[in-house]
Amino acid sequence: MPISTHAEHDHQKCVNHALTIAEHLCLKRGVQLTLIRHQVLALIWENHKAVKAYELLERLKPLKNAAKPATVYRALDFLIAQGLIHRIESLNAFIGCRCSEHQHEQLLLICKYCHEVEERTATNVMLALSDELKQASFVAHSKAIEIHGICRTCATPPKA
Amino acid sequence: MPISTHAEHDHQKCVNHALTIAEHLCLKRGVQLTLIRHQVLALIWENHKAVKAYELLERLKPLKNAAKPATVYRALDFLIAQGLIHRIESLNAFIGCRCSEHQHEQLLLICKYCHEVEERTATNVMLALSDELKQASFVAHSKAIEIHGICRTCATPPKA
DNA sequence: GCGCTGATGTTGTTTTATAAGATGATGAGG
DNA sequence: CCTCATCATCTTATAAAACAACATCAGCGC
Ligand SMILES: [Zn+2]
Ligand SMILES: [Zn+2]
Ligand SMILES: [Zn+2]
Ligand SMILES: [Zn+2]
Repeated sequence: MPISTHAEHDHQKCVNHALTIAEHLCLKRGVQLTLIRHQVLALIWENHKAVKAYELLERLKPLKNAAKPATVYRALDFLIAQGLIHRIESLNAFIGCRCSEHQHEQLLLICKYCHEVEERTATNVMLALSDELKQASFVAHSKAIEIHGICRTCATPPKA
Repeated sequence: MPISTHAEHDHQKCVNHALTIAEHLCLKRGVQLTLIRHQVLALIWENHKAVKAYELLERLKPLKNAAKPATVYRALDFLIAQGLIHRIESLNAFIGCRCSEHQHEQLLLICKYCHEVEERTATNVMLALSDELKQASFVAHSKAIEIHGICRTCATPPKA
């Protein structure tokens, strides 16, 4: 079972971008990105892997001594409501959203080896889906499209 | 909030069909559709609504005095492995599969009012998805496509 | 009978998530 | 300054969902 991480990249940029967008968005919307919420968001963005609520709780405790399940779940609820993170239904886990600045529907590709999650807009899939829903006369309110498998990086044998 | 049921139909036919297919399939595969497993499958097929594990447990108890969580979860594991039911990740619930006789990928339309679940093959969506996965160099092992919203029946005001 | 296998029984625990009521901070209106 | 409303948080329990581990049993081939 290969263990791998996605191609090296300047992850600090990912983090800074995500947090900056979040701050701007919350300011614009007049909602409070409080310290706790900011901390939880930052923890989620520590990497590109799906993270569980109780895992976040453990990581939050050093920063926030009194942290309890409700602390984390409330922050998660807020972040989801603001579209800053996505919940991965099939894992009971969470992942930072890479495109929270514009409303979108997404497809999540979840690697069973490295647990990294790739978010894709997949316009063609969404178009086909809209069509299908129309045929079914079904009015969609939310869509969970979660694909489990092996990502590019984990499929590629390490360079010889 | 409208409460509605899907168009009346001879549901006994649905049940008989599902159970007959299940029996044949298990026979063919040399696996045992034991009493408990049969009972759980029948309970799932009582209607077309998503059903939760502990709800099944309650319904199983009158038939099977000693039923415990493990009893139900083991039966569910078996039924899923045989493709006789689907797990709905976003609800922690289960639904009978309408087309277990042939391998398939499906889309689940879940009505937030009546909780009925419609399973669709949606070839076009799956084609677009395959294409997208190819582009992403992602090898899929399993796909969960779950759409929540309002079904045809619940959207249609009762006949005047 | 014996031993293998798959299924079930039994007990307890872990993981995930929420309920409900108290407390605290902030800001608007009087 | 005081009061009230609002939103966020704290705190304590509990609910809901799932699984682990080990004992037992039933069927079957030999
Ligand atoms: Zn990054
Ligand atoms: Zn997103
Ligand atoms: Zn199916
Ligand atoms: Zn409906």
